[in-house]
Amino acid sequence: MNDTPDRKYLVPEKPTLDNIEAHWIANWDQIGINAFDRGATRENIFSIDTPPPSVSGSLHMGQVFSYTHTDAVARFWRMRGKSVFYPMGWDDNGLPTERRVQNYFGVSCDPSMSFNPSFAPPFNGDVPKGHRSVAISRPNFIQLCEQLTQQDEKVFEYLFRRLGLSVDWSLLYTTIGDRARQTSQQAFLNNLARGEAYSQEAPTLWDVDFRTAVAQAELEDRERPGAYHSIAFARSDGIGDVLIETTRPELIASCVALVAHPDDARYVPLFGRTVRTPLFDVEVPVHAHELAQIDKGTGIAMVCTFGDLTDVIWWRELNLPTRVIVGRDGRILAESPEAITTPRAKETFAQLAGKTVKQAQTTIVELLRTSGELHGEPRPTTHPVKFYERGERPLEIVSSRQWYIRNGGRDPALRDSFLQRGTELAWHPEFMEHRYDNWVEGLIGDWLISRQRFFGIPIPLWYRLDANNEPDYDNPLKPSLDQLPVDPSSDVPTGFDESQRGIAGGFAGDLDIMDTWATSSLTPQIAGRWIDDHELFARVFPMDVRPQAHEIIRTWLFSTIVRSHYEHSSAPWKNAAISGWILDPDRKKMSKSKGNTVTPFELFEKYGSDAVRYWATSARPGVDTAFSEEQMKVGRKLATKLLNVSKFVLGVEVVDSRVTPSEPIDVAMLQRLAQVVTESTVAFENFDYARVLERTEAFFWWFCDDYVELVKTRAYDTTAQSASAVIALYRALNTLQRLFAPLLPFVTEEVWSWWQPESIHLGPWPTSDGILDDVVSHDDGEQLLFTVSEVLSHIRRSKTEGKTSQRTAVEYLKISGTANQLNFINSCMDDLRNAGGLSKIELVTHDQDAITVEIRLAPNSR
RNA sequence: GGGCGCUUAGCUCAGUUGGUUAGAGCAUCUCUUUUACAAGGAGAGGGUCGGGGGUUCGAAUCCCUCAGCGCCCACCA
Repeated sequence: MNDTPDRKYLVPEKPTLDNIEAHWIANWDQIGINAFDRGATRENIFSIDTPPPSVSGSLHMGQVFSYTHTDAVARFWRMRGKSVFYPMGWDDNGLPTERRVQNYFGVSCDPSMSFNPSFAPPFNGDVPKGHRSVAISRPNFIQLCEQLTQQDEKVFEYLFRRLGLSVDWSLLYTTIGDRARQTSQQAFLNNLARGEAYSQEAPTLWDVDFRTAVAQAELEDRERPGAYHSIAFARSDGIGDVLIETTRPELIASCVALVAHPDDARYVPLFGRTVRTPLFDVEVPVHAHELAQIDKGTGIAMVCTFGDLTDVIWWRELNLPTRVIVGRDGRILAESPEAITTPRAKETFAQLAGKTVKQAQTTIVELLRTSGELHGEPRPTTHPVKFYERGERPLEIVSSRQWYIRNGGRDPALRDSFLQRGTELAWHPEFMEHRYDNWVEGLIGDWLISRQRFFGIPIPLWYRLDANNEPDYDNPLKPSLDQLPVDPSSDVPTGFDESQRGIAGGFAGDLDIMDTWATSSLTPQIAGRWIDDHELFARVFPMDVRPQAHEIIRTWLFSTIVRSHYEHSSAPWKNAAISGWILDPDRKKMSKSKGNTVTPFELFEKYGSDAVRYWATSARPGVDTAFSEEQMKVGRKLATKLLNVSKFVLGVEVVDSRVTPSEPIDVAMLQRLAQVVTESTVAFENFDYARVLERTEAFFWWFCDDYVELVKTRAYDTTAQSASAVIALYRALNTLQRLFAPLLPFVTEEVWSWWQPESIHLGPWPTSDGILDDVVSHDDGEQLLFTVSEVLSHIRRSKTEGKTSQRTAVEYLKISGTANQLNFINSCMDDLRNAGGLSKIELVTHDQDAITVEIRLAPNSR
């Protein structure tokens, strides 16, 4: 191996970490070290399904953290000689972008309007207060979304480069761009053709503020105050009342039944009979159902359409009628359900009409109190309520027509096949697989993919309108694949023209868009150019790894498996590398809302990118980790040390570069290093960048503190023993720089450039053979190093305890140890003598395990 | 209620199949300008490895059990 290339080294007088990032980023771009070589064969490609960050906010520490992990692994494989497929994507599709665009330009989207090619936004980021937003067509709105996200994307790209991500930027994609739209629509049409996608009119979780349907995966529970209300339903047979408890008395008008458990003796006599709803005088049946809980409330529950998901189950399984009273804006409808017939009831309903759910509750409680049907006062409680994760008011359940993709939530056999796909992945760390299984096993319905929003990928369908202007949902009009991407709100289906839009006998475009996950679930296909570059796709898919955070296993990871299963009958990747979260130093999940959070850019400036990467890669894979500037300081110290020790080694003159390391301590050091290389290689292959750092770093500090100190004097000499040390030093330096390269790409490239012609990042990755192939190894190298370090440590301790400089000479040293130990000492006696400043030395054999040392320091020269 | 993870020094964490006296960094204290590095270096103090029980020649490590913390899911009358 070429440890010591024959050239003048360019070691700076005063090595520094300042501004090395800008210099090397420019250099790497110029020589193209990150470029994916698509000519490589599949076995020589390492492909990464990079998470596309949402660009609507700013880069946060969690992203710095997890993207660094992936980059370290990517750099490792690149050094191993693989062609690394490392794309970046911008997730600019979806609600966060919509909200920014509305506020930034002062516009709102009306998908029923048609495209205006000469539209210009009324404002550019300076929307005055009180401005009424201008309604524009969906294509115009999307143009503005693209315009704004492009600005944000520039900032993100700069920060990712500054962090040192070795992304091939020519592979960039966006989740709203043409390729993503085409991919997403084509995959949807394939799902539709194979029966994996279907539309259905059904109860749907609905956000009343965003006015869109929401999927199970986007729900979260929040503890909210509420109150139990005891309400009397009159028995139709006149024998008294039935008391129910509810937290939602405002829904009495939508009550369609009462249910109790079949074994509940209190209510058995009521099953099959009816009761009358208070205030609204509607006769509703009493049913038995297993899901009713005997010990909850009074044991008998009011079924409304719809108060919660259990209501939906009862409604479906008991074939109950539908009485909708809550509108899609979260207010009580103007029209009462048909079942409400008496004048008193109609008048009561009129008092609720138009009110929000909350206002309606206040009113109805007052009415019940007056009528005497409220028993006692409401008893306050707190209970979990379902929210859309981005929403601010509880979800309602409305009946609406939506598109679904089958995900096994209603089909045990299909569910099993998704569980099986999960087992085909290697999970890092392994226990993360439980989260996946847990989620798939808990699915209660198919995946709802349609959203009543604007900035997203349209459902690529139109519907014929019959003579009554009613859409024919069962026979949608589909675009051909070469028409994709389409926007049904402005494009026209084949065989029709624009004048027929919305009129009887004509057509209507589906105005819904797909859920953001419906597109993100296709990132391997989008990045790998499934639709337009089959040769490339075959080379990168299934991808080697999906790196991602654990909270989106249920969304992104699962949905990607679903799409891949349908489209390719395989898992989408071989490995799933799950990263942890960043926690505040107080160990709470780090929140963006905290005012004085440091930005990544400030940290890059303050400590250097390598130091920030050091912090990120010192966390074990998958473990939630506290944000720590202290760790970054340590990382900077390490980088500085690497500069200095490189300067030292490269300052030693190489007399003959063909020499083989032969001195026992030099060989033992190289053997220890070879062990580190072996362990690091295995660790990287298992995505355990943290172990690589730990092992390499531990060796590195020992190397600097003990080995270099021991051999320093000998290395300056010109004897045969000297040559052994010099070669060992160079070989170790060469190896250490490469071991650190995936973790600390900037400083390693800097020190490598002082003496090597090519970029360190093009490899090769070190091997244990490369270190030892010309060396005669010894089995007891570790014991030798251990023994020598111990003696050295004794000498140092004595000097410290004697409160004197480490340079102080030792007049007399007596070492007692086993014959073996004394042999080790003897084999590097000169190094020890030089490092310790020793003169008279006596070696005494004893048969205890521990070495003992007696020292007499020279009188202090001062 | 189900599942998963965690609990080791003041703090943040390693400790890979059970094996010398349980480690590192930070923090604290002491010494030290040394010619790669003072934005250095050398050392010291500090832990009954969450509690209890078991297996074993031997347990931070394996088993049982209890407790605390965190997360995911479920429950929502």
